[in-house]
Amino acid sequence: MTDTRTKIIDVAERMVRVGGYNGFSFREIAAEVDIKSSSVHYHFPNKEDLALAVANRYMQNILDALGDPAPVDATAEMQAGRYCQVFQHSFVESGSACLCGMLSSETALLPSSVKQVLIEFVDANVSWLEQGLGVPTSDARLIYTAMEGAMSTAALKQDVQWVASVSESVKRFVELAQAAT
Amino acid sequence: MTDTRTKIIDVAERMVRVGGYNGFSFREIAAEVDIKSSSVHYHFPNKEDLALAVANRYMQNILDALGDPAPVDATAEMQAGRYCQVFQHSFVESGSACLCGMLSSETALLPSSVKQVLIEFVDANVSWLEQGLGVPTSDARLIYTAMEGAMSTAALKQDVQWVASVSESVKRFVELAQAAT
DNA sequence: GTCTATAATTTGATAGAC
DNA sequence: GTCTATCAAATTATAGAC
Repeated sequence: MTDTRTKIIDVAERMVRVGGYNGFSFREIAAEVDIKSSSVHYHFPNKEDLALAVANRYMQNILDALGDPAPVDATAEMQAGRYCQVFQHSFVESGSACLCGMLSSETALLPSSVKQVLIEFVDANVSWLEQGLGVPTSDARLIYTAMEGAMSTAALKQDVQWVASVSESVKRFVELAQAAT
Repeated sequence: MTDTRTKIIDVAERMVRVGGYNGFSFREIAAEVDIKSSSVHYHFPNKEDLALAVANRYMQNILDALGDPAPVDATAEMQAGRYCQVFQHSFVESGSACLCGMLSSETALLPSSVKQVLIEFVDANVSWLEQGLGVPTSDARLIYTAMEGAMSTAALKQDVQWVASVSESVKRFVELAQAAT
């Protein structure tokens, strides 16, 4: 019962997370949804519109999964675990990297509206980590970039273990930083 | 006095590091080198050949810059600083991200020969970090992915500070891990 | 080694019928 | 909302002259 528009976004997200902005075309999407490319254009007049819809929905999904950065009774270690788990789950479920990491690597080819959404996503992640873990900005940035790089490398090596492995060290880092205060 | 072949690789590397595998074309390269695209094909019969040459030279340059992972009198902290500095320098000099990180994000679109070189690069980095810093594999992976992600995000946000910021936290992580032993 | 010319394919996008 | 048909542009790649 999913409407065509949603199906298009589903297929597009999968393709973007595998091959980036140039990794999907209206024709390929149309073929998978079993309509014609002109029908895709009816829902999304141009590529920028479609990419924007994909990026916005993805960002919202991840932020929803992260939830409240600092709920009562949550420790820094717990929130670090939660953060890693959300991305690990997203990777395992899709078998592909983070949409933001994929598109960041093509920044020069992106419409500025799409870049804007990606920047918002980065800022939201760093902000969540600062609040949830009580760590300084540079530590929050390290944790974010490490998870992004982990997913990207895991996709390259086709080895999910990379995400789990980096997650473990992220959690250890948080523990060490916590103990040092 | 640089020969045409070298000029082509120079231009191609710059373009790949900005826009990935689909971010360069024979025609664009030809225009910058001031020859025709068929002449580029003379030096590199197809795109795979050219990408391979770019990736191999890049890998060699970075590994040369890293040097001996464990020279006498070098501490883990010193080597961590050295590692971060090499990538930071590469980012500042080129104004663009790591070639490996760029291409990793398009793994599905790459010829397997190119993927192979990227995987070698990842393994060489992790191995260097393990030897030079005396850290376990998962920590080496975290440091590598954090630097890759930092360069990618710095390119997106057009903010060099991101690389410096993550570098600082990487060094702090190494110090904490060192003190915990 | 570099050129002109061109083939074969793919792409994003639009017009207009139903 | 979906279709057929089509356009203009760009892409990788090759053949053959000089």
